[in-house]
This record gives sequence, C-alpha cells and structure tokens, in this order.
Amino acid sequence: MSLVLEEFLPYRFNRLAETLSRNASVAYKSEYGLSRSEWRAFALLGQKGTMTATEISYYSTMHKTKVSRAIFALEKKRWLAREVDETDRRLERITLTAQGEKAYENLVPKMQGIENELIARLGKQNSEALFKGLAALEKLYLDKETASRSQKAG
Amino acid sequence: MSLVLEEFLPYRFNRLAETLSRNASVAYKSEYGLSRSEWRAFALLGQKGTMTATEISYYSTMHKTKVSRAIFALEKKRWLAREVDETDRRLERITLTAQGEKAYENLVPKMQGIENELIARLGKQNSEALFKGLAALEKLYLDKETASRSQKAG
DNA sequence: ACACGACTGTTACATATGTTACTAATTTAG
DNA sequence: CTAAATTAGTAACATATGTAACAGTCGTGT
Repeated sequence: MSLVLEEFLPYRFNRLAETLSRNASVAYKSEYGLSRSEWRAFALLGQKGTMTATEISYYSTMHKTKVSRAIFALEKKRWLAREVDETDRRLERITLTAQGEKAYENLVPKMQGIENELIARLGKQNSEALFKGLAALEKLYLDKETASRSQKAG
Repeated sequence: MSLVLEEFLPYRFNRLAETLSRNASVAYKSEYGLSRSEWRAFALLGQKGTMTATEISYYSTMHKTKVSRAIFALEKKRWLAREVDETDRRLERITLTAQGEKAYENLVPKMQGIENELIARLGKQNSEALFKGLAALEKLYLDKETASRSQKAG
C-alpha cells in the first residue's frame, strides 16, 4: 500500500501554485520590488478603490498582520494613503495615490499578458477543462456562504 | 482597466493549494504532529524506500535545508534511520524504521480517504476536467525534461 | 453615565523559511 | 599524483510569517 506523492492533489496544487506565482511575480518583483503579499493588497486596491485593512484581509485571504505589513510597505513607497474614518475612528480608509494608480495601470496589462500567454499555451480544450475543475473546487471549498457557515459550525 | 484578483490564476491556485493542504494536514498533524514538509519527506520515503536527502529534495520540490530539517525531525521521532554510504561517504541513505513503516501504513489510507472524498464530492465530470487541466499545466511548467533544460538556459 | 464585550489595526514574540557560508568527501583536469 | 572544482549535507544569519498580546475605539445593556 503506497501513496504516490506526485499524484496527490494537495501536493500537485502546492507545486503548481508556487510555480505560477513565481512566474507571475517576475513582473511586479523585478520592476517594482513588490512582494507577493504587497502585490495582492495593491491589486485589490486598484480593483476596488478605497478599502479598509480588514476588507483587504477578507478579499485577499491574508492574515491581518500580513496585510498590515504589506500596507506599510506600500505606504512607504507612497503608493497609497490612509485616512481615518471620522464616523468610526477605528477604521482607516486606504486609497491608492496618483503614483500608485500609475503603477497599477502599468502593471495590470503585464500581469494579464502573463496569464493570457499561459492560457494560450494550454490551448482551448485544456484551459476550459482547468477552469471548470477549479470552479468546482472553489465552489466546494471557498464558497463564501458555505465557508462562513462551516466556520461558525467549527 | 482592472484586474480581478479573484479570477487571477496564480492567486486562485495559491488559495486552493492552501485550502487543500490545510484540509489534508488534519490527518498527519493532529495524530502525529507532522509538519507539511515532514509529511512530504515521510511520504516519499514510504513510497520509494531508501533515498538520499538530495533525492528527497528533488522529488519533493523542497529546498535542501528544508529537507535537512524535516529529516532531522523524523529521525528524532525514530521514524527513519540514516546510514552513510560506504562507496560515497558524502551520502546518507535514509530509510524508514519499522515504527515509521507502521505509521505510514496507518496514515496512507487516511490520506487517500481524504482525497477520494474530495473527488467524490467534485463528481466525475468535474474531477475529470480538473485532472485534465492540471496535467496540461504540469506538462507546460513541471515537465522534468523541459524544466531542466530551461534551468540550464536561465 | 459607564462597565462590558467586540472590533480595528499594530507590536512583540516565537517559529519557519530562504540565502549564504561552511565542512567533508569525491571527482576532474592537468 | 595533486590542485581545483563539484557535490552532500549542515549551520549561521537574515527575513517572512503566524500567534498572542496590546491600545484605542465603538456599541450595548443597564
């Protein structure tokens, strides 16, 4: 009785996740020196506009301390600015600066290019299969409804 | 122009990899207190028999220092034993002890059960699509021929 | 009004990981 | 044969991450 690590799904996912991320990170790392967590927070701010740290944490699936550090680094770069919410002084509303927006507009097409090339190299059949499979997995494990219910249950 | 993080492939893979690994880790973590890297090294030793640390590193895609630490932890548990190779005294041939084998025989069905349940919940259509997509990705990015060639090129 | 609990974000501490430097053993080139 | 280069594995250092504790703010109930 034996388990073949190479065929074990969690391992396959980890290996591919690491490879795809390393591949994509070239764009934001070499040109801007961003870390992966900084990139995630940054991408969310560019996508959604003003957010709080807690919201970034929620949508990026990153621990709040990780978000806190990522935000700090982006602030030091002057890519974002914070403003205390006057109606609830615990909250900080975080927004990209003009400089941050500019970097975002520059970076997004490159990131999309990397993904598009990947999909093109996969071919239509394979990428459609991949997306179908990923969506099904996400529905099982990451569906917000399901997830929050099972969290409260646990 | 905007990139939707939730739809970005490297992010989706990282999120799913983390979720699947956390899900699977319950078995080896709660019962045996193994870490993820210890589990990987252990699974390989159970699967392939005697190996060197370098071989474990190669097949587990883990840095050699990570492997070194994982092996040390498993040795402390008395789950493996090392023997210096007399024909090349740099090498250590690592093998599971009887105790390690026993744990392996106990753990493997549980890990397979976790994976089988996942696949069952996905359904035949979705899991077939998933496997097709993953295999295509692995062929693109992890094929040993391609990888070693591009490594030497880089 | 005010005590209590809950929430936001940061800091301090412990742990995990990667990079580099190292020892010991072997192989290769001359 | 011997010096230089290579390999296996470990250790030291720096960095990254998670856990726990914390300060400040808010909402609730009395």
